[in-house]
Amino acid sequence: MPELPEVETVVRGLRPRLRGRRICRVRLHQPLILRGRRTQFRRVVAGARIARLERRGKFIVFHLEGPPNGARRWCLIVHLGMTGQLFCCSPREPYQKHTHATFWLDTGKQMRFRDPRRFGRLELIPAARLDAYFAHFGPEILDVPFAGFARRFAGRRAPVKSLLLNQNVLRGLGNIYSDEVLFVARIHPATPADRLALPRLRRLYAAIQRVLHAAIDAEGTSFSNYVTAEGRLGNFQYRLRVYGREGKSCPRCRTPIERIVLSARSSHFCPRCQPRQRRGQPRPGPARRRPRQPDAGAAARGVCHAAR
DNA sequence: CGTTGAACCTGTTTGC
DNA sequence: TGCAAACAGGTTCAAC
Repeated sequence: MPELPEVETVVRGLRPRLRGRRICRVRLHQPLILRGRRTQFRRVVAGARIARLERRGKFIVFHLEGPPNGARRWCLIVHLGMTGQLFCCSPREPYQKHTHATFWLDTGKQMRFRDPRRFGRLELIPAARLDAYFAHFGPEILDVPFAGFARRFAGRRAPVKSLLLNQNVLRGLGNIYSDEVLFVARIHPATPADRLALPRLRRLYAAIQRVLHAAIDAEGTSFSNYVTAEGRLGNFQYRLRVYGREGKSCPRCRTPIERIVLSARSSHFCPRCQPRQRRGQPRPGPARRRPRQPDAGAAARGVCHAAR
């Protein structure tokens, strides 16, 4: 469920309820969702103060101070997986099935973590290790400048859709918004990433910013599971143009939307608006392709390859 | 190294 | 209606 807009919406909803508050008590109903030691988790989290919250890619990071017995600072990292929910409610609220953790707050409220499919994870790490934890991920997709964005596609032959999903390349996009972004940018999802020349790369970059900001404004996309921190549904599901619309007509040209599988994930696109390559743009045919010498300098030069 | 596909889970929808 | 298969917003790890 949760991609960048959904996670951002959850963090924005939780922040005013949690910042500066203390966690009085914690209980794990399903220990398997925790990575690392359970005793340490309980010892550190119970009594800790939540100094601040942030989103990194699709992860939620709680910066914890305390507990009183230790000077160390910790980060509680939460990933919502596919069906995870993190929300505040009254202790009197009936427990829903698949609620895996409860945090009692000094406000008298609770924060609960619920996740039917159990792909979500909680993890506690020392604050000093936070940057190392995220080091192998790509840059934040809404913060990366265009040059850095373009560099990520250099020398990559995988389908552009697969790269957009790969959090080690750029972090934040998932299956829904990758399809939406490629539609807006008019790029076929199976296009090899290093075949995108500058104009299409710029369209892709602009589409990402546009679609993600619009989705954040709409508080995300709700199908069955996703809810905001207040338990409300998002609104972007009414504005999806290709995702989940196989066989329905393209909002731009009325051609039926098609679905293909890439990296074992569904990709939805308009075959007319998103052709494999634009007409009039020469493509090296297989028979006439010049054998390219291995060129280590290409990656270092960044976007130059895309301008050819 | 880059890329693909299976595995991890439960719930819902689809098709016979 | 009943049942099985297919599919679902993500990540990780093994294998090629």
